[in-house]
Formats: sequence, structure tokens, C-alpha cells
Amino acid sequence: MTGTSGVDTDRLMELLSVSLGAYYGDFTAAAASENLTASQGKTLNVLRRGPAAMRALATILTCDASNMTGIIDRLEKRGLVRREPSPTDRRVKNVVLTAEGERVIDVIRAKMDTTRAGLDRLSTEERDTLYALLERAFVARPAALRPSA
Amino acid sequence: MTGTSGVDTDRLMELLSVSLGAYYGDFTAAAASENLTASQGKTLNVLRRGPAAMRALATILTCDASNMTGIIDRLEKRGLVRREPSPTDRRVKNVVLTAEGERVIDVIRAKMDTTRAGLDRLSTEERDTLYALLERAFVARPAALRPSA
DNA sequence: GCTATTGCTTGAAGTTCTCAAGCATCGAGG
DNA sequence: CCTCGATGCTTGAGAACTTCAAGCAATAGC
Repeated sequence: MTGTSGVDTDRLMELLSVSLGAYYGDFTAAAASENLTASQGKTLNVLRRGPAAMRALATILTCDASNMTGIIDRLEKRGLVRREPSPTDRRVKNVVLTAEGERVIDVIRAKMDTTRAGLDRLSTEERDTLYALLERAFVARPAALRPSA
Repeated sequence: MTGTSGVDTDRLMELLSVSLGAYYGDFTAAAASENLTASQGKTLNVLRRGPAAMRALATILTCDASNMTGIIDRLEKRGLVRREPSPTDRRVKNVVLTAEGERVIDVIRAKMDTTRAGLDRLSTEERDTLYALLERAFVARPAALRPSA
């Protein structure tokens, strides 16, 4: 550990794991307060962007497709999501948030006080900077690696 | 979008969930390549900082103490960690990484290519900035409490 | 039309997770 | 000392998560 650029990356990775732990703990606690597991909460969180096919959900959440079946089954049983047949491909089932599901995920997001308070410690300019850096590091990818879906 | 300028907190939280999701996916895949679950990997990751009591691990990983028992049982069965009785409190068991456990978590960290590549898209100054912002937002640490180490 | 692929579901086996109990140990007040 | 409450860890039950292998329906390419 002498001060090469690799040291920066390792320390940053370590901090990322700590940050993730804090965020994840906050999210999980908020989800639990609505009687949802972390996986169920994450699924609703993704669906908040809009409807998605089972396969797309499994890809985004990096889990097996058969795993999603059970998670969606339980969410549907609670009336938080709904399966709709795709009009263009009869194999596909699109999962849609119900009004109640939308309400629940919004409540969960609002309850993430620890994370919110942390971000509020930053100035407007700093939040802009953080946004730009995260987007470049974790979202913007070379076109060659971008999923072609 | 409400205000005059700047990213609002909700958009930043959304990006945060995407970014940490990417990190988590990368970590989980790396752990899986060593035949470890995400929870087992996270546990080794924490232990990489040094030995910890069962209770401390449960607190850091925000899970029930009884949950740690099972996770450590399986890691111990594989020879990746070891339980040692605390010399000062006979109730406490300290969990220590074995040499093999240390090797495995280091391999996992090294295999996180996606995250590493993402961070490498940032300049040295940008990584410093990201580090400082994350630390302030997620590691609320008043200067008075900062350890001198 | 045939065939390979894709999307989703089922079942089995193991892991994770929480809750309720239980045992052993520690710490503090009588 | 010694009882009592708190703490650290484990066990067992029940539910959810996770992956893999297998299977069915529908699509896409030939």
C-alpha cells in the first residue's frame, strides 16, 4: 500500500461496500415496516419505473427466472402487482404495479430517513457532482458492453 | 423536478439504488464463482477487517444473531472461518478468517471487474471526490469521534 | 412445416431470515 | 455471596429466497 492509483480503487471499493450496507439496511428496514422482504421491496422498486416482463425483472435483479415466479406470486396474492398478458407475445407476462403497490413502494421510499438525511448533508452542487460521478461509473458503459435488449 | 437547478433527492436515490444494485450484482457474481452465497461473501468481507464477535457481525450485517449462527456454521464447515473463545468473556465467540478464507475473499474482490472498470473511468481527482462525498453521506462521522489510526 | 430458442412455471434441495425459547455467563444491588 | 436482570450464542419451527433441472407453450428462423 504505497500510494499507487490501485490503492485509491481498493479504498473506494471498501467504502462502496460500507455505503451499500447502510443503504441496504435502511431500505430493508423500511420495507419490513410495510411487512415486505428486501427482495419484494426491490421488485416493487424496479416496477416503479414501469411495467416489466418476468424475464426483464429477473435480469435486472440478477436472479433466476424461476425465482421471480415465487416473488411475483406472493406480491400478486397481496394485491400489490398484477400479471398482464403481453399483447404482442403470448409467452410474455408483463408485471404491473397496482395502485396499492404504488402507494406501498412510495411509502417505503419516504421512510428511508437515514439515507435521505445522509444526502441532505451534501450541498446542491455536491449532489449534482455525486450524481454525475455515479452515473459515469455505474451506468454509462461503452456501447459494446451495453445490453442489446 | 421542482426547483431551479440541481438534481432532486429522489432522482439521486433512484440512481443510488441502480448503482448499488450494479455493485451488489458484481459482488454476488464474484462470490458465486467461488461457490459462496451473497451473505457468505458479505460476512467474509466484513471479517477481512479483522476478527469480530457473533453479535458484532449480526449488528453490522443488520440481521438476527441466530441467522449468523447458521452462516458461520457453514463457513466454518468449509474451513473459511474459525470460532475462537474470547479470553475476556466466556459467552463471546470471536470469528476469525482462516488463511483459506482470506484467500477466497481476496479472490472475490479481485474478480469484481465490472465495478473496477467503472471506477477506472474516473480520474484520480474524481475518485477522491466520490470517496469524500460517499463518506460524508453514508459514514456520518463527526471529526471529534474520528479515530487517529 | 421443423427445429431451435425463448418465456414462464413447477418441483426439489439448500440457504437465508425471523421469531420464540433456552442455556450459560456476566454485572450490579442487596 | 447471591439473586436478578441483561447479554451472547444456539436451537427449532416456519416462511421466504435461491438455484438447478425439467417441462410446456409460443415464437422465430430455416
